[in-house]
Amino acid sequence: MTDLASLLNAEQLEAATAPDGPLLILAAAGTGKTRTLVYRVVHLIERGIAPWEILLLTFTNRAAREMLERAESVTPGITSGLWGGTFHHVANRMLRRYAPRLGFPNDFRILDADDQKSLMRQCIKDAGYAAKTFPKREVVLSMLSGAVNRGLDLLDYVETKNEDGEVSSDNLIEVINAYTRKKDEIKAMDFDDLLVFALRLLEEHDDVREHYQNRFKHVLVDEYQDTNVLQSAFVNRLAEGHQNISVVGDDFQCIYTWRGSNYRNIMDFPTQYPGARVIKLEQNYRSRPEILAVANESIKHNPDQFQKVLRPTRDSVNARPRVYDVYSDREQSDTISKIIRSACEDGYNYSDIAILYRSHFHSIETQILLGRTHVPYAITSGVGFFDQAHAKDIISLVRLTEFPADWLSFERVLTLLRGLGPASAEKLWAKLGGVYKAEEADHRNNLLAFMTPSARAQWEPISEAIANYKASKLSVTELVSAFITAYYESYLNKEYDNAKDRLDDVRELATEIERRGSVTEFLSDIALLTNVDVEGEKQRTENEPHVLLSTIHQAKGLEWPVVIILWAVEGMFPSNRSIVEESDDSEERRLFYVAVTRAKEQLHIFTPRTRYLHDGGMMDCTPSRFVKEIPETLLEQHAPSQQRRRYSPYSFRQKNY
DNA sequence: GTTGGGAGAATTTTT
DNA sequence: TTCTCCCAAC
Repeated sequence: MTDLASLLNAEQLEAATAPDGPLLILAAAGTGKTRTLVYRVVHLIERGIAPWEILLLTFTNRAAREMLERAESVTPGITSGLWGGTFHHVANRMLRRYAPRLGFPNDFRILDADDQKSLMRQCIKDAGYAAKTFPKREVVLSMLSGAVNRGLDLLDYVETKNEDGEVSSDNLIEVINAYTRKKDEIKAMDFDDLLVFALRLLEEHDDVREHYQNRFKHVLVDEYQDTNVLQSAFVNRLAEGHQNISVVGDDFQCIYTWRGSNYRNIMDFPTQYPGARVIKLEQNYRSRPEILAVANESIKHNPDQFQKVLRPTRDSVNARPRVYDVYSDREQSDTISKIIRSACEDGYNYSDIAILYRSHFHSIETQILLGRTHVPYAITSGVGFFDQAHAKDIISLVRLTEFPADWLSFERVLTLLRGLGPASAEKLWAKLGGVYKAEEADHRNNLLAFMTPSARAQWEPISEAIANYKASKLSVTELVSAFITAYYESYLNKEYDNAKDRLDDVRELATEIERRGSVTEFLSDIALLTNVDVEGEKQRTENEPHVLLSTIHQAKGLEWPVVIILWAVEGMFPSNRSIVEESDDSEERRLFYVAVTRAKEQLHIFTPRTRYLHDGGMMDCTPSRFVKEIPETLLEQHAPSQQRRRYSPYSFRQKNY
């Protein structure tokens, strides 16, 4: 039996060992939220609940993995059989089993953002609108997603979003409906559908609902402030019988309202579950008092929230956060370099340092700098590994051999061939009757027979490799190799100047697929694997200390001794879009709060005065309101370097290897 | 039907 | 600088 009293403070202990029934843990940043939740899981299991009777819902896969690992380190084997993951993962898992109830096959396809966009492009085109005058695909998709995730009527929502639009809302709805139909035709679900259909499964199929209600005796939810209506309905359904639902969150850290998150979920929890136990964690173990002072001061400017104050437990060492008033991004880079060097001299290693920013593109200069100065770094990049064109090509190839009805993969692979475009792919697919069974010689031969001679010549060796793969004469790696030799290498060479890198990636990907064991399972769920997960895997294997570059969103839940925040200037943080589109800046401020509270020992904030634009132009910047609204006495100001050097905008635009 | 050139636009955050 | 779309030439 684990001695929790020696591991947790009074508040945490109360939360971890709270009896059955609804429980709300309001945990401010750095108060040991994860720790508490992990020990609650441990406690439940030691109390006699079986691991498979627990459902642990998190916001990212990384968070789930981290928690399970920490529980495992307390008692090895303790979490085996426990369901832990994101809402999307859990929904997917249920749907893989019960999809036929809703008219989907078990191996339904999950559409990623690219798939959604290409489907939407077709819908706009089919409806006869010119892509130029019609709203962009992303915009249309975000209207649909926004309505779905907020539980709002589509027409109402589209109308509010389309007030000054040149295209009528009816036309938008028409296209959106076409998109939904198309999705249904190919038996695919997008990300939102996973939530929608999992909820429908529970609501409309009593036996399924009862099955999961009986199975999961305890439901725990992390980051509850970032759940949306679908997600809260989902957990409420699961817990409606026993009401053993524990949620953890902090309304200050709600940073996903743009995706439908609604922190009312956490605020209204006590009303929804009368008699719910509410426990506040306010003792901050993470940050120096000077850092917390800035965080507290900042969040005060958001009046409409549960007021909580972070109480420091750590000693003050006069570690006021530093603000650097630098002239340019070049000087920002130079200073970062110095900060990193001096941190290392102070005994920190690279892994103790994180560089955070509002948007991915803010990090470009810093990446170049770190590369030039040979500082090892990892980046949670904008484009995930699996989102790159070449990765998708290979995934589609393998998918084509496994999923006979997967039109999207069929099209993608076939249109790689020279002289074969979308129109031909569609024709071939129709001639095949909308199915391509790779294991059947008839299907393979028919496809070849229907092709033009030039396409046939290119496809023949690939078709043969597929045949051998299906006859188990080739492994996945060998299939991909054959594809590369027969066609793909020359294709890459022709299309891209970094063909070699891409080829390496593709080979690595093939090995990865093979390593996973079940090819079909991996392919089905690949859309749910994010770049962060891939990065996590890499770090695990490579394990070299490195500086982390990350957006603030992706840094949520993590902490570092040294945190550097880039581009704290108006228009970048808060972002331009939020200034123009949103009536208030409270979400951006919460984001700033999240960034600040990641820091344990040192916090460095940059407010460059100028920014060079991609076309060589220059823009003046003013410090972010989030910095200016903090009393100066809480910060340590660093003036720009004395001798203002003159930089040509072009001198550092050149590629730095 | 396909491809490639040329013009034009564009830069939030993610499952 | 890079992606996307449109149109004209194969």
